[in-house]
Amino acid sequence: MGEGLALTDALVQLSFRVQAVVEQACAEHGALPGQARLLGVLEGRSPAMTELAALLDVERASVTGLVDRAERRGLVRRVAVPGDRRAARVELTDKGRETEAAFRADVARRLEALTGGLSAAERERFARSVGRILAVGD
Amino acid sequence: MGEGLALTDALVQLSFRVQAVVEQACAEHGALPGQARLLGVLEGRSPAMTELAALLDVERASVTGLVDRAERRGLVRRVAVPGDRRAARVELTDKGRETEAAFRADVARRLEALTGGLSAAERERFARSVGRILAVGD
DNA sequence: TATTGTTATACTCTATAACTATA
DNA sequence: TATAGTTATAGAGTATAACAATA
Repeated sequence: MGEGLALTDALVQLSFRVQAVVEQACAEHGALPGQARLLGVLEGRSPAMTELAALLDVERASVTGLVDRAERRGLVRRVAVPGDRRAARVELTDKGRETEAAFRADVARRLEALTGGLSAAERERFARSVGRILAVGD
Repeated sequence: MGEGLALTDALVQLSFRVQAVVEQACAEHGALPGQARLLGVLEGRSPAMTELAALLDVERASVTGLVDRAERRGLVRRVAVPGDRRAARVELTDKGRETEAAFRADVARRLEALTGGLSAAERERFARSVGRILAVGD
């Protein structure tokens, strides 16, 4: 039980640390966490607003503002859907794609620095354990 | 390298998952993530506003509103500091302490469910690896 | 009628800059 | 002068409820 407590505390602290890394990377790229997350979700996708809300797990009304701000910065654009004049798909602009790639590389670089102290075998075991944890809710 | 990418992606996804768990626990207790974090930091401490800002890594001005909202909910209180009439310490009320304990227990319970698939040995190895990662910035 | 997306409104959280009171 | 805390202001992000246009 004492061991269980240590593990859950470790998970929460790790989560805060990773979140801090993401925020540092955001600051580096003049972005904001919410915008970065939007770009990440849009990588390789072009969802409608309602679908995007489901992907981000927020309300439709919240997505409107999120996309508004990203569009104002030239990172995404709304595209009409032929055959349904109510709907709008959202897609990355070239600038959005570049920003997302640079941001992703920066986060990876910072996280590598964080996990650099682990041996190759330990990294592999660790990644497998994380995979097993993430598989729980699926 | 391919392995490195997998590890950093795993870390980011794990972080989002843990964050989601914290938010679910918040919803359960009618709290908000910011308030929950404030209560957690105040557990066993009674810092002045400036010190609290450092603990939370936000600006002093942001702490004012954070504490205002928590005080309005009866979770914390400001206490005068004898000998310095400018300063104010912040401390948990009984309700704040109860809320914090219940919240912490709920997060632990939810995270246990998440890590339940790991064997005892794997849990131990995992916690040790996390400890090694967290030790990097210290 | 149902669905898509937006608008209106309100709240939390954050930052910067200017301010007050005290040291 | 310097420090502790607050206020003023602005912006991001979230939710709920009501709305318009389209299906």
